[in-house]
Amino acid sequence: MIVMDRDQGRKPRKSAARGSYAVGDERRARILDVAVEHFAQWGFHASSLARIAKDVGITQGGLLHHFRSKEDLLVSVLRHSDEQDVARFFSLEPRTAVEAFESIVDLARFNSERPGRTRMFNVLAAEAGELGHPAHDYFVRRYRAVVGQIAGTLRAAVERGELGPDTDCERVASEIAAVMDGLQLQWSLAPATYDMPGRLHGYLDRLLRSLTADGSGLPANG
Amino acid sequence: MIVMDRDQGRKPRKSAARGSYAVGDERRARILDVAVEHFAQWGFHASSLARIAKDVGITQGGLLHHFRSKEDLLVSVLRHSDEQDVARFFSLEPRTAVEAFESIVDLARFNSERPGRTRMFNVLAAEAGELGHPAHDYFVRRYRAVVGQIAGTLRAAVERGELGPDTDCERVASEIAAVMDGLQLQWSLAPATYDMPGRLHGYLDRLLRSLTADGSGLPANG
DNA sequence: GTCTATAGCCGGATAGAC
DNA sequence: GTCTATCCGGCTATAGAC
Repeated sequence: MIVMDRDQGRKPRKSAARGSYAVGDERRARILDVAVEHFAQWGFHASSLARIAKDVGITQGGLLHHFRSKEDLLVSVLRHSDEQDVARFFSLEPRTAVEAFESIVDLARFNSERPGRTRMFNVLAAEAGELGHPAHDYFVRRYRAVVGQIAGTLRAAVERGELGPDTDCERVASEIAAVMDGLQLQWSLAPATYDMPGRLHGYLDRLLRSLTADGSGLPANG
Repeated sequence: MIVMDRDQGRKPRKSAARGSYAVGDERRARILDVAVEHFAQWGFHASSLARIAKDVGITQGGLLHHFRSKEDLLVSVLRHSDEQDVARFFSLEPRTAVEAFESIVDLARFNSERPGRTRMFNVLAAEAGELGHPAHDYFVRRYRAVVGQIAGTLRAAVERGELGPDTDCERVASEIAAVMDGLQLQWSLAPATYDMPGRLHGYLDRLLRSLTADGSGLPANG
């Protein structure tokens, strides 16, 4: 979802002769997709390599050819998810606070269209509170990165005079992340009846009004 | 945490002769306390009756004398937790919006003093998004009750003229619940460095200002 | 790259002794 | 009320055939 540890990427294939690697990568990508759904349903501890493999259409042994352990699969899934979102949402810097807030609503809307991945992050972030959880450090760093990135955007807006000079950017950024997570949690329990991006828009609109001198909010269709 | 299904309580003991039942209830209560910590660390699926029993100081067989199954233990833990909170926070109706918001901050402060229970609700609420999870219906109902209760309090404040007449009480109530959950999630990842009730106070203060005509907020020490 | 087979351990639940 | 013993199955990971 946010830029993190970009240098730890999987080592690149040495060659692409005869296209054989592309096939392997497709299988690998399919495993990651299936694993997302399982981690969403079961969390990490209660997910099972055998069940994941069965859903992919291979055996557990076959799966472990691609990922050397369950933990390796988890971190690969998390890194893969982040890479997708970086490409989708953080390739360019927002030029105004309104633009920044609109792209946050965009992200929430995108998240509502991939419930598996969204639920996976809900479950794993909660599980990972435990020290020693395989994704604990990952999520600690992730929230630092997310909050830091939003806070940086807010600070830039303060400097441009769009937001009040007394804005506590770190706190507001952390609050925005909290609202996103909390809305996603309620949405996960009843997705059909809960307009998650709409709720987030409402919150950000009110937030923006209270942070600007003239009380202007967020346009209706972010 | 909130009034729910009060009629489903465990059937009362038939007698209290010679005080033997009190001893049994103490053991039962101890199991519930330990189970909270385990569900917090592992969620439901990955918790183990044998490990819980070991922490209590009995065997798995002994535990299953008190709770006939793992699922029975889960629902007992959830009901027990709600009963505690009802007694603690919802025995009397708040008389003003400020009082209501202050009691929500109180609840957050109390939650920060019992990290196990708080984390348990984080993890289980996320897990329970899955249809068929043993606590799915429980959490769906729970959020309905929580949001409904807060919304009712807000509506009363609107009628007293404390909040603007255009306040969307349901949406605001749902947002408050979301902020509480989201803040708890971040706090769980780094409890020592995160002033969770303080953050919530800051949010509710700004929220109150934007909902009142005169822009008055929340006193400093809710 | 995927399979089968297997090791070694842990899971929930039941039965029955004390 | 707690124990031991046991059933049956699932778990991760490894080894080696193809």
